[in-house]
Amino acid sequence: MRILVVDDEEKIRHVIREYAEFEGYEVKEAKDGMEAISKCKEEDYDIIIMDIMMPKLDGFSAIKEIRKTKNIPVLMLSARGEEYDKLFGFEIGIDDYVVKPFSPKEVMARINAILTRVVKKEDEKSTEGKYIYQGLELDMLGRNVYVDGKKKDLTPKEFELLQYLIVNKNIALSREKILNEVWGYDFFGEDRTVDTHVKMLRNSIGKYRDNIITVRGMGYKFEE
Amino acid sequence: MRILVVDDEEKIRHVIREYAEFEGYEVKEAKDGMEAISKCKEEDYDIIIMDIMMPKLDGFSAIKEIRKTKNIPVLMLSARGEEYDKLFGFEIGIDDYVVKPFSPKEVMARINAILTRVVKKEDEKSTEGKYIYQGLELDMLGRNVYVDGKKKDLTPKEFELLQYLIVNKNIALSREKILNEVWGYDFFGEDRTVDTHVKMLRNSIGKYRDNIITVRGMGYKFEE
DNA sequence: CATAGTTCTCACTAAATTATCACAATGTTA
DNA sequence: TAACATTGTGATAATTTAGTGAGAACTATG
Repeated sequence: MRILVVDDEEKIRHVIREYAEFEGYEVKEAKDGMEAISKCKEEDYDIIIMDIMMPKLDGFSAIKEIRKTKNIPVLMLSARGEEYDKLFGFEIGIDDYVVKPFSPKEVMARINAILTRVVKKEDEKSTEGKYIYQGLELDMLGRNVYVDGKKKDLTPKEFELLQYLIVNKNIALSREKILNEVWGYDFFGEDRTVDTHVKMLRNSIGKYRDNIITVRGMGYKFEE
Repeated sequence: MRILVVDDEEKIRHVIREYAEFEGYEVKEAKDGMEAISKCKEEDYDIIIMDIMMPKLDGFSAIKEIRKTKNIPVLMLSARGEEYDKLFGFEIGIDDYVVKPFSPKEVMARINAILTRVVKKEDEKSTEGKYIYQGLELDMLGRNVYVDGKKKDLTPKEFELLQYLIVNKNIALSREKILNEVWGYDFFGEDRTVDTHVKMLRNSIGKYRDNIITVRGMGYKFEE
C-alpha cells in the first residue's frame, strides 16, 4: 500500500512517515499542492494524507485537480478551528479528516479504516446493482438501461462503455484507457473506434447524451 | 430518511450531521440516552446512530428501552478499547457498530448498507420452493412445471436450466456461468450447448418463451 | 443389448454488431 | 483569419453472434 503525505511542515511529514512505514506502507512526500499533483501524475497512490493550508496551492484545490483524473481516498489534516473547511471537504468527497494537533496513532487508525472500507467496496463492486442519475437508470445485473422509465436496447459495447464511464464518473478517461478496460488489452484497433461508440451511445441515451463530455486532447468522461 | 444521532460529544454529532445531510438525510440529535428515548417517543426515525458511553443513560440501556416499543435499526459507536465482545453477546440485536475514531464516510457507508438491507428485507417474501409468475408455475420440490395449469414434461436439463434462470431472475447470466452452475464445474463442452437447451426450453414453456431473454454478447436471463 | 429418451456438437442462416474510413464540423493556435 | 488539429458522424464492409434443424453420442431402463 502506497501513501502520499502532503504537508509543508517537514516535521509532520516525518512523523507520519515513521508510523506508516512501521506498519508496512510505502510513503512518498510532497510539500505543497503543486508537488502533490505532479507526484500523482507520475504514479498511483492508495491514499493521500493532505494538509489544507499550504503555500503555492492549498489542499482542497489540489484534491479537486487530482480527482479529475483519479479517484484516490483522501484524509485531510486541518488546523483547529477551521470548521468551514470541513464543510467544503464533504462536497469534494474527502474520506475523513483529522484536526491538528493530532496523535499519530489516531491518524494511522483512520488511514487503516479508510483503506479497509475501500478494499471492501471494490469487492462488492462486481455484484453491485444499480446506478441512477435523474431519469437515467443503469441496471448492471439485469443489463438494462432506462431513460426516463423507458427501456433502451443498447448493444453490448454500448452497455459496457456506459457502465465503464459511469463507474468512473467525473473522471476524464483517455481513449487508450477506455480501450484497455472495455475492449481488453488484446485489442489493437484504432483509437477513434471509441469515438464512434460514444456517438452511438449518445444517440442511445437521449437527453443524457450531454452527460458524456468530450475531453479534448484526451478522451471522454461521464459527468453527473 | 430520518436519522437520530446520539452522542455526548458535540463534535461527533456535528460531523455525522454534515455528512448525512449532504446525502439527503434528515438529522436530529440527542446528547444522552434519556434524551434519545424521549425523542423516539416524539417521532419515528429510520435509523439510530448511538454512542455507548454517555452520561445519564448509556447507549445499551437506551436501545433496550426504545426497542420495547419500536424496532428501529441501530448503528453503535464504541470507543477503542471498550469491550465490543459485549456487542456480539448482547441480545438486543444491533445492526452494526463502528469503532472510534471512525471515518465519516465509513459511517455513512454503513448507514446506507443497513437501510438498503432493511428495505430489501421488506420486499422479500419467501416462496417456499414454489415459483409462480402469472400462469407459469415451477414446483421445485416436485420438479413439476405447469403452464396455465397444464403440466409440461421437461427433461432434467431443461428443468434445471429453467430453475436456475428463475432463481436468478432479472439477472443477466453468462453462458459460462450457466454452464458452471447448471452443468457443473467439470463440464468442458461448448458454450453454445446452452443455446440449444434454451431453444428446447423455450419450446417447452409455450407463451412464456419470451420471458427468457437473450442478452447479446453475454448469455440469457429470465425476466418477470 | 435394444430402445427410447436425452444430451451435445456441428453446420448453416439470418441478423446484429463492430471497426474503419472519409468527410463535415468544430475547436485551437500562430 | 488561415492553417492546423481534433472530434462528430454517416455509410459500409467485415465480423460476430444467436437461432435452429439434423444427427451423432450418450444414458437409463427393462
